[in-house]
Amino acid sequence: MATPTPTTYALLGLLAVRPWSAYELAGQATRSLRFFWPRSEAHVYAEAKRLVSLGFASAEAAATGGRTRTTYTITPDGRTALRAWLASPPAPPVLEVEGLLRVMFADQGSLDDLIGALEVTREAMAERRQEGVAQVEDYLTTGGPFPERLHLIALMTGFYAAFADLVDTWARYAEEEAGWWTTTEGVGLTPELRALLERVVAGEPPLG
Amino acid sequence: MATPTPTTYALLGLLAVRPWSAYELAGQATRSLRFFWPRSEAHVYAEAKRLVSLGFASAEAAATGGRTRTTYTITPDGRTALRAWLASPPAPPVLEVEGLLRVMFADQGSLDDLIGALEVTREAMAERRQEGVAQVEDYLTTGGPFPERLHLIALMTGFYAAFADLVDTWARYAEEEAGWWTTTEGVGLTPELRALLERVVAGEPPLG
DNA sequence: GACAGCATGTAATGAGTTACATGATTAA
DNA sequence: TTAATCATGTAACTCATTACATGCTGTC
Repeated sequence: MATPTPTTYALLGLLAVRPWSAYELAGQATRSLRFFWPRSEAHVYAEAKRLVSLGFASAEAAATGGRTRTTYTITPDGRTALRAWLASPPAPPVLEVEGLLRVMFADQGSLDDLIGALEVTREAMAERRQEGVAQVEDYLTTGGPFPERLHLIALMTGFYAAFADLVDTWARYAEEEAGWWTTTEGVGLTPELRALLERVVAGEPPLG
Repeated sequence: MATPTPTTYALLGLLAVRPWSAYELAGQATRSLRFFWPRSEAHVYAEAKRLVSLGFASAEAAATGGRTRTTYTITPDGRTALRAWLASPPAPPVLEVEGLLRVMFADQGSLDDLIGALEVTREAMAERRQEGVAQVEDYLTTGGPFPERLHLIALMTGFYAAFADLVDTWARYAEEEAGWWTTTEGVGLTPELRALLERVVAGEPPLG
């Protein structure tokens, strides 16, 4: 028997706003959830079917020529399930930073490799931040498809932008320290790193 | 044929420091990588075998009674592979925040649910931050097992603590706004949210 | 009528998890 | 000698991905 996952509810949440075709659902999930709940397009198609098998959505198949276009609509059971999920405790945030992994093992590679890895990480985040900003700007100028949800979008984008800024700050910091720790034998802490640690322990903002 | 993943290299990086038994490897992965590369204990055991099948590590099985204890050691091929990986570009950071998902669909649930979800998220992060701090304090007072890697640990903990602080700040912000947006019809943006958006667009730090 | 791109999936595979099993070691 | 806990996995399963297939639609 199928069991719902957070991804199930992520899509159910979209269906609560309005019915979507499978294609639209995949597109909307990408546009509005990708930053903090990234899933592949193919998976959205599969998960939509699961929503039906769970009784959370109904599928209306309209034949467009030899091809069928399926439109998904949330059911009363689906609304109930969504509300129940919203009342349950969420899992803690999950973070995966490959760039940080590179830093942890930096002593096994070259300084250039490390700088390069940090740059790639920074640039990838900056690009994504820019995508988020573009979306928000669109809303502010042309209104966008769901103006009544702008406050939620603002909060989401604000968080993501702040995260991107954090990655940026941290990577610059690491790059500066990198030159020192890969050229010095015996190691120890720079005054900057020691100060960082003290701020961490004191519960203060460690960076910037 | 087996293909390496970032997780493969995460463990290989640990083996580059010194040989470990499977159990120690699992423990060390948990202690030092969990915050930004979380993997289950069972998976570490499986991945260790893969390192061997890839030729990146050798396994020495010592019989302790009826039970064998396997010790893994990095091979020259393994060191080469690790260096090659360090020279390759990393994937962008991945973020999964279920609490943010709750915020996005908050209009389908109650205000209490939302506040509760944000609290749980904040508390879970605060606890983890505290674990990181405890580790670092241990290093500062008693030295710890790898004092020569303290600068790397500092950088890692600093990042994670900053992330935890960010989640905290954002969640408080969201909680304050929550009362407003769930009680007001028609919506629109509060002056605070509008200012947030403007900072995002301007490329400034959006929060605090 | 061909070619690009929109629309809608299926198939194969794999990374990772949870739950469990079982031997060894220590403390009571 | 029981119980806890340390140590080492295996089995079963599933979430999710990548790669591919195929029909439709406008346009040159």
